Amino acid sequence: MTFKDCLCYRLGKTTRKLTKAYREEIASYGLTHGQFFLIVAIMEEDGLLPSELAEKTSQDRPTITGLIDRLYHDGWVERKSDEKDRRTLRIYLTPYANQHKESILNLFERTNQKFLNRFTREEWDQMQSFLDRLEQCT
Amino acid sequence: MTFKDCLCYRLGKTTRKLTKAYREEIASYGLTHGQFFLIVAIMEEDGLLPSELAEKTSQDRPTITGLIDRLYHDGWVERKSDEKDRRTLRIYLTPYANQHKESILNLFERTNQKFLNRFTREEWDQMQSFLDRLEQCT
DNA sequence: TAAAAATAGTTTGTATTTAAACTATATATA
DNA sequence: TATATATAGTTTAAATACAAACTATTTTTA
Repeated sequence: MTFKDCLCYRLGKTTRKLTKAYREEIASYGLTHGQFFLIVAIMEEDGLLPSELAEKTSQDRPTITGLIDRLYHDGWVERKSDEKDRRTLRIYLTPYANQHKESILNLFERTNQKFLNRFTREEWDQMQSFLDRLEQCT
Repeated sequence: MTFKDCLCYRLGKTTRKLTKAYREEIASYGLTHGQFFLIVAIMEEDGLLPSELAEKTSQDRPTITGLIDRLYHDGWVERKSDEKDRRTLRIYLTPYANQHKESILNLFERTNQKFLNRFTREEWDQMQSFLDRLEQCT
């Protein structure tokens, strides 16, 4: 077995390249790739808890804290405390983010299609099943 | 299109989970996953330049600089200057690393097999071709 | 040969990622 | 009720990732 056959290296390589490609597409919004994916997730479901966003995006809670910090700093989201459970926060888009919602979601869709177009529906399903199977090993 | 259909998110998620699984396997050596993959790459080919290691592992040169810094600090590798071209360095395993070479390469092989075993040769070939096709888009 | 361009490696600065520990709050249990 | 346990979010510290700038050296070219 050679280094090239290392699954972790192989997936990491593709992920790094893909992330870079996304980064170029979204640069004009001043968002990093992490911020971009999180803001899209929030645009899909406004008012989630940070822990729910962590679950939804399969990231750790401290990662979400940092991303929200920077999105807040740049005026994309706001934290509202929940009166029922004062430990929790709910994350909402700002008016600024709502103004850009349509164009961001369009960009998200367009960029994804650029890559998904290379695959038939069956191929994409199969790739997803490969990835699912890999994750089950962990 | 929903967030779950985002290729970049989907690959990133699997990569994060796989990386974590590797991390647990190698913890006993005191190596991080980045250091582990780099030391395996060096064990395959001793005496490469940092730039050649960057190419081989598809990482950036500054990333390699940092990884080599930490591997050097922990006694795994040494830098030797090349007399032909004084801009370059060659990275060699230390005697300590050579002592652990066999068991590290065994661990590498064993961990990879744990994941690769879930796939037939044809499935793994197909997944690689998917990944290759994705990278060509970038 | 002298100046310009290219290359190798590093440094700097910022973002993402994760484990572990921490604070505040809520829930379960004695 | 009082204590123990659990949970939500954050902080801290270290590693990885990458763009841009930097130093030293080599190669190209005028």
